[in-house]
Amino acid sequence: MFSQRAIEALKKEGFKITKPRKWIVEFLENNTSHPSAVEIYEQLRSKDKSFSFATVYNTLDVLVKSGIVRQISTDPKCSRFDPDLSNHGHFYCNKCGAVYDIFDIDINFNELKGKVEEYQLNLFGICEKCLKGGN
Amino acid sequence: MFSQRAIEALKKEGFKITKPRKWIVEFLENNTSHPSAVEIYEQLRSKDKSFSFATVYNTLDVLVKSGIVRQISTDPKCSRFDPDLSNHGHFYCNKCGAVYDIFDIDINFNELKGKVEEYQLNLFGICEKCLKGGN
DNA sequence: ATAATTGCAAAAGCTTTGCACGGAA
DNA sequence: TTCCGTGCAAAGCTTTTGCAATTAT
Repeated sequence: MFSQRAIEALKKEGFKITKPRKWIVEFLENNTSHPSAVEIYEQLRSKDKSFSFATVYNTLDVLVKSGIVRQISTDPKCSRFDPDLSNHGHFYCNKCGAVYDIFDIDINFNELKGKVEEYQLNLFGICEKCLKGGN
Repeated sequence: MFSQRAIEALKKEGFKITKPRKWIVEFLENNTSHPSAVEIYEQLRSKDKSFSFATVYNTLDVLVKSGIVRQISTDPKCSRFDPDLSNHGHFYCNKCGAVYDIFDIDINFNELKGKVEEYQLNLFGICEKCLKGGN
C-alpha cells in the first residue's frame, strides 16, 4: 500500500499525488532488492502499457527530493533506489549483480570538508548465494 | 613518471607495457582529482590525436585488474579512477561535481554476508569551495 | 481554471564491441 | 614471429529533454 509517510512528504513539498507516484512508492516499499529504473519500468508496464521511462525518472527524482526514497550508487551499471532511509550499507555482488542491505555499521569520519548531506557505504565482493554455487 | 609498482603489477599479470598504459598511469598518479574516462581521454588526446576511447576503457580495465588503480562509484554521472589504494573515502560535491579524498575514516561492519573484496565510502554534500561561493 | 505531470519520441552521454592493423615480447 | 593491444566506427544502455495532451488541486 501507499504509505501515509509518502503522501505527507509529497504534499509537504507541494507535489501532487498521482498514479505513477503511488505505484512506484508502493513497488519500492514492498521490495528489498533495490530496483533500478528499468526494473521499475518493467514492473509498472506489466500493469499499464501507457507507462513511460520519462515518468519513471521524473517520479524517482520527485521521490528523492521529497525524502521518500534514496538513490544509491552501489551498482556500477545504473542507479538503484531504496525506500529504507535508515543508516545502513549495501553489498554489491560482482558476480550476479544483486544488491543486499548491510546493517550494523558504525562509521566515524573525522576530517570533514564541506557540509555532508548524506553518506553511502558500498561493499563489493561475492555474495553468499554465489559462493555456494547458487547462481 | 611511470612507477615501478605499476610496471611490476602489469608484468605479474602478463600484461604488456604499452604507451597508453604508461601515459594513463602517469596521468592518474600525478592527479588527485579522480579523473573520469572522458577527462583521461581529453588529456591524452592533447598529447596524441590518435588516441581512442576504446583504449582508455581497455586500459583502465587492465589497470584495475592489475591492482594499480581503483574504480570508484562516487560520481552519479560516470566512473572515476583513483591510484590511491589506501583506506579512504570520497566526498562528492552535489553542486560542482568535484570529488575529494577523505582520510581518517573508521568503519566497522559486523554483519557480513559473502566475501567482501573491497569497500567504498561515499559522502555527498556541498564542498568547502562551493559553500564559500567560490564556484 | 490552471499549473503541474504524463507520455512519447528523439537525443545525449557513458561505455562496450568487432575487427583489421600495428607493436611488445 | 606471434599474439596482445590499439584505433576506429558503430552500437548498446542508461538517462535526459522538449513538447503536446492530460490530470490533480
